[in-house]
Amino acid sequence: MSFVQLESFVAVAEEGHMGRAAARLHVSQPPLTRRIRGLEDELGAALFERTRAGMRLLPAGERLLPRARTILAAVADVPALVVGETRASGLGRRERD
Amino acid sequence: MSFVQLESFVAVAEEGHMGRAAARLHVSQPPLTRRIRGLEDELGAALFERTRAGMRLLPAGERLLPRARTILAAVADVPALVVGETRASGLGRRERD
DNA sequence: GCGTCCAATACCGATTGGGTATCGGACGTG
DNA sequence: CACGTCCGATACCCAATCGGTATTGGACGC
Repeated sequence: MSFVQLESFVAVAEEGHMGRAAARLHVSQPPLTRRIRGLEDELGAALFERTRAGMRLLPAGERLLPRARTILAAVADVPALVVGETRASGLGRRERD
Repeated sequence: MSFVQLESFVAVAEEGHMGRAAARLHVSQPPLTRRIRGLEDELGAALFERTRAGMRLLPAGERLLPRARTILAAVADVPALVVGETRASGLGRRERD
């Protein structure tokens, strides 16, 4: 599991649509499909339901979403942390996951 | 920054030695050197001091270490989380970072 | 000075990963 | 009921990434 996969997962979950998520991530749709599928394969669980309208979160995906956000936030402010910006971490308690 | 880089960073920090860290990660020493260097380049800060005896953490590395552990722990129990193992998360408050 | 132990570099081959083009299915609409 | 459309999935190819072996360069300890 990679950060890129988690980032992709969150984008798809929020957009509910591969095409829009791909645009937001500045990639084309096929690699994004592969990232999501790779994540699902690795976890051994389907995260989305493929509907005619797009992608809808399944329960497993709902459980993953807040955790993915927590991880991404923790990663995102690593640069500031390393430089010594102790405050403004952005890592305060998020919603429970 | 990737998950593998953080994992490598923690291993080197704990072993204080590229060779031992490499063995623990089941890779050879050169790729590990590159991972650490890549992380330092990306963050724009040296994380280790290269001494004759091995690798010693610099202040920037000391700041990163607990955070890296937090992130790795959060990632490590994602599988259990997704499957629905709500408890035993391993994500309880760690030492401050 | 020579052997040794460390991390860093050079080089090459295998794997991964993205992009374009295309497919297959599920609707809506005339 | 055939056709255009919109969705994600797949095929294929090429570039970039990544790991491994071999080697280098520097700093001791004897």
